[in-house]
Amino acid sequence: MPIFALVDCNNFYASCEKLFDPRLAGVPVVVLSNNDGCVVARSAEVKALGIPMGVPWFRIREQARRHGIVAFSSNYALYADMSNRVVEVLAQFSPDIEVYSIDESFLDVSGFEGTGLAEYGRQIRERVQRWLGLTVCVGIAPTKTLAKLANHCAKKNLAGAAGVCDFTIMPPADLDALLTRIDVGEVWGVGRKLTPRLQAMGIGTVRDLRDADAETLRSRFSVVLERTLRELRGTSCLALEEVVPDKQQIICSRSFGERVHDLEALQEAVASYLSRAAEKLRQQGSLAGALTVYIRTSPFNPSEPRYQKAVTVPLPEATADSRLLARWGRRILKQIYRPGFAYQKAGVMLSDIRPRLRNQLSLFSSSRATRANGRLMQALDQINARWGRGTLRLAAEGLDKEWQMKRGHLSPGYTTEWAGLPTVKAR
DNA sequence: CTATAACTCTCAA
DNA sequence: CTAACGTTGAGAGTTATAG
Repeated sequence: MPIFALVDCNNFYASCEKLFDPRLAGVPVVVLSNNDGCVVARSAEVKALGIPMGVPWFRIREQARRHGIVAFSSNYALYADMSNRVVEVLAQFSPDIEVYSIDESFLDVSGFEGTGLAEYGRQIRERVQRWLGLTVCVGIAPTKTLAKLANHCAKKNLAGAAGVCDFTIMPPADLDALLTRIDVGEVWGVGRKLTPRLQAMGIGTVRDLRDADAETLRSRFSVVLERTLRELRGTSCLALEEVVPDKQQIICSRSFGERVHDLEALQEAVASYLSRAAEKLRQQGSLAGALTVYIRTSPFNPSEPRYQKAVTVPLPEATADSRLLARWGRRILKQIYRPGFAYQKAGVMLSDIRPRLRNQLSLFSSSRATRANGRLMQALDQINARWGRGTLRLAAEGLDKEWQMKRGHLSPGYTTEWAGLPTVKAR
């Protein structure tokens, strides 16, 4: 029988930004999505102000100014670096770890019951706090779904959790009472659409869901929800996934900093995104058999003429060559582009992905040429790994990239750039 | 008609 | 000055299509 601990960093992106600037202690901090579009992370002070997750930045800008909120553009290099450090610490507590997202990991802690799992959870919390200055909460339970829920309780300080909540030793009556106080929408897998549908059936709390009729839910909804139900009842249906499988599709898309009108700028963007996507593809040692390119105008502004189009082409031969993919991308974009629109976003998707080894060659392919191209891409990747992404790139990507996303509030690369090292000023 | 492909919907962080 | 609203990936279910 597994026992899962879900360890989740509090306000992760905002906490990372605060970490390197002591003046931000007690200051409300938000982190913005790409293009400085929406609020994607809020410090405790911001949550206390009632600012909702996901709100467009421009809509709260005035309010933010009044409250002295400090905003940061998202700095994924920083967050990924801190995330790796957290995982290193967590790995000391269990050999079985699933890195579920940038700020969450599941640990299998069965076998560590000795001093009590809650105590173990407190040690985890303590060590991450001491070594990295980041606060985590720990939820412990016999299934992943319940561990998620226990983590929620730890965060909200329900049942006197204080950062750690262990369902495995909770008396059933206490657990029932607790689950009665939590909205069904908090359950992992119950989202925006499912919540109101369940509520309409009289299922408003986690306890209602747990005690609902499995057969009815199966027929009215899906096997996914039935699985959730079993997990809530304590039967583990979701295993710890320690090895990350290869991606089946690789997407790269961005909103532009300013609207883009002309084809050539779009071509640069598509070539750039394809370079990035192909790099990811090569990293996992795969080839793509199909390529999608799409462009669209803003879906939000009702006064702008709308247009969106996506086209997928199967490639005659699967490839991971940036130049070949860029050439195909160019052809597709030329085909879907319509002049006279204010484009807001473009994107590419690589699909029909397969391992590079034992790839089926086409009748007319030259394996010698393929190998040479492979070596070229390898050299390109090595140079960019050594000297930084974008050191060597396709001419088609353009030089000025005036379509690039906005990042007006970027913090220094505290842990990733020499120039970003915090300095102490003499006084 | 069946098997599969293609597309849509939902969810998550 | 004004207008301005993220990205990536998976899986299930549904619909379209080919043979």
